[in-house]
Amino acid sequence: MNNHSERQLRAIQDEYREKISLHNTFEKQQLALVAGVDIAYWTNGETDYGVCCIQVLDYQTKKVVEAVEYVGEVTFPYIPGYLAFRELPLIKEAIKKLTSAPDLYMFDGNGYLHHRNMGIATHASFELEKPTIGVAKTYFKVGNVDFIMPENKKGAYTDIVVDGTIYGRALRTRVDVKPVFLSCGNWIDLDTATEITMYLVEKESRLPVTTRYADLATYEARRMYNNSEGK
DNA sequence: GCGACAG
DNA sequence: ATCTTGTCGC
Repeated sequence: MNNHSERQLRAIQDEYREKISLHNTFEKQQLALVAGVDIAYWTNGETDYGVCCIQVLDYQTKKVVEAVEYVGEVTFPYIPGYLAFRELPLIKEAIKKLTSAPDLYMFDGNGYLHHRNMGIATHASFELEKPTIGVAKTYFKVGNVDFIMPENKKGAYTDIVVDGTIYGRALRTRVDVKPVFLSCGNWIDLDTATEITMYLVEKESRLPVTTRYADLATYEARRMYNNSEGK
């Protein structure tokens, strides 16, 4: 990617950035459907493919009420800091297949915890027009700030503060697991995002079940498609 | 120039 | 992300 094209991508991020609002636009009591989004990749010859899986859960029962997937070519490369440009095309196609309308989307990756506050969860909120949360499995360092390891207790967290602003949290979702890196996407506050994330974590994973189920679906889907494409 | 680098 | 999906430990 040359400087010219990078400038254009950054301009899009900067435009969205001004509109970020980390306040709830919904009533917690009315949260009915929460979606988990994930993508898996593979290569066939010279072409990169991806499958986006979305799992929609009933927030009260935590049961899956709808699942969709979309397989397509992936043309945009992975560039740290610009993940949304690679993943959003498939995500938007997958969402077109949904018959339900999730109140909130959870992403595998960061949101506000990003050098321009434009991780995929935040970026996606503007194109999906829904509140979002980002949960990343590994730390994406911003402004040379290291995260402080939270206590080894379920629900323990440390804020990730850059220049006096809280960008996200290192959150210990369970005892004896590595923390996840939680950040707001948009139209939600960090405490609410933390509460929802903790509520959705069960015994099987340190990730919320939304993301976990999407991750599993993605794994199966990739196995299917990759095996049935000759060569 | 070197290293780091969500997924 | 992807090479790996059985195996060890609680």
